[in-house]
Amino acid sequence: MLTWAVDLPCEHVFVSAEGPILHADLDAFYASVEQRDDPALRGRPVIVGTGVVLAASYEAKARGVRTAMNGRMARGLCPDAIVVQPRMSAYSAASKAVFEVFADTTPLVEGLSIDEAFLDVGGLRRIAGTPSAIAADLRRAVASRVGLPITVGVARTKFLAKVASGVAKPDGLLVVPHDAELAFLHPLPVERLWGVGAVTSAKLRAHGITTVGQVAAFDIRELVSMLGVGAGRHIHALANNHDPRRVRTGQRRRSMGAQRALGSRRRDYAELDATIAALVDRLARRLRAARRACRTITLRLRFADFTRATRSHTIRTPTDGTDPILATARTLLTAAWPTITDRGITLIGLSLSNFDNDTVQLELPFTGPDLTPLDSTLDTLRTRFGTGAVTRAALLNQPDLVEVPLLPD
DNA sequence: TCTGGGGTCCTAGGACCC
DNA sequence: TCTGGGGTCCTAGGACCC
Repeated sequence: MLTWAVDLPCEHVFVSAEGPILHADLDAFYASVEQRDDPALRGRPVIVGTGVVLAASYEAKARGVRTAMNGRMARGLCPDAIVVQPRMSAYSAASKAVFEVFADTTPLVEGLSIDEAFLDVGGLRRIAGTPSAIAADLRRAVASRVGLPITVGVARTKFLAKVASGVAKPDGLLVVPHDAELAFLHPLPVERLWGVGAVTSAKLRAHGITTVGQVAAFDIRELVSMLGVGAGRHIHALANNHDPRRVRTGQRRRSMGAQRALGSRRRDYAELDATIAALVDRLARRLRAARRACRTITLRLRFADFTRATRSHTIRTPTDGTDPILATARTLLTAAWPTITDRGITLIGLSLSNFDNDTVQLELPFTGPDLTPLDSTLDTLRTRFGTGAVTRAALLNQPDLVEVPLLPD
C-alpha cells in the first residue's frame, strides 16, 4: 500500500509565531490573469466562463456581473463584455508563482484556495519591518513578479485579516489596529461573518439581526437554538472578536471529487454508467498522482428540482485502483437507481475521501531523558501537521522518532 | 438569477463495542 | 433479562466557501 517512510529534516519544521496575520487575496483572479495575458482586455469588462460566470473583472462587476451568475444573465447586464473560455493551466501556473512570493515572505503560509492564503508574519518584525510594510512589499512583489493585483488585510486574527482584505478590495491594503478592532467589526453586515451564507443570513435577519455588533450583543443560547450548537457558537465567537485559530501549514487534502452537469435531458442507466466510468478514470489518475489511497466512495446526484442525494460506501482496505473504485461506484448507482430513475438527474458526481494516513518518520531535535523541549516540539509539529497529528503520549513513548502525516500535496 | 466545478466542516442516527 | 454510560465508525444530509 502507499504508506511512506520519508525522513523529513528538522530544519523543515517551522515554529509558529503568534500573529500578526496577513490575508492575501488575488483580485478577480481568473479575469486578472486574462487581462494580464491579453492587453486588449485591460480596462474592459471581462467574463471568464460561458455557461456560468467563473470570474468577472472589476469593470464587469461594476455592471452587476457576479461570480456563479448564469452566463446569459451576465451578458444581458453587460452586453459589451468580452467572454473568454477558462484556461485552468494558466491560472494554476499564476497561483504557483504567487505562492512562491508568499513563501519568500514567511514560511508560515496556509493556503485557502487557488487565490488566497493566510501568512503569519509574527517574528518577522526585526528582519522585515512592520506588518504593514511587509504587506506592502508583498503586494509590490506579486505585481512585479507575477503581474497581478492582490489585496492584503492585516490584523491580529485570521478572521479580522480576512474581513479586512474583503473590505479593502480591489487592489488594496488595510491594517486593523489593535485598538480599533471592535469599531471596525461591529458596524459590518452579518454576511461578513465567515460562515454566514444565504440560509443563516435569512434566519438572522428574520430576528432583526443585521449587523455583526447585534450578533455580538445577542444571547448565545438564543443563537444556538436558532442556528444549532456549532454555527451558533461559531458566529457568536467571531462577532465578539474571539478567534484563536492560528495559521497552520502542511495541511493535506481530505477529499477529491469530480462531477459533471448533465443538462435537463433525460438520461438512461447506460449513459449514467458511462459518465461514472469517465469520472472514476479521471479521479483515480489524480489520486495516484497525489500518491493517496481512499476508503470511502461517495456518489453525488442533483435532480431537476435542485434537491440532492448522496450514497456512499466505505471499503476495508484503502485503494488507488480504478477497478475497485469503479466497482463500488457502480454498486452505489445500481442500488440507488430504482429511487432516482424518474427524478430527472441533472448532475452526477463522485467524491473520494477517508484517505489513509501516509506518514513520514521525523527526526526530532532532542533525545534522551531531558524532555524540556517536548512541549515546544509538540507545538511545532501541530502547527505543521495539524492539531490531531501527534499526541504528547506518542512523543513520550518515542521521543526521538515519531510518525506524522506526510507533507501537503 | 436557476445555477459549474472544486472543496471544507458539522449534525444526527444507527451499529457495534466495552 | 434488562439495563447505564461512553466510545468509534459509517451513512446521509446540509451549510458554506472560492
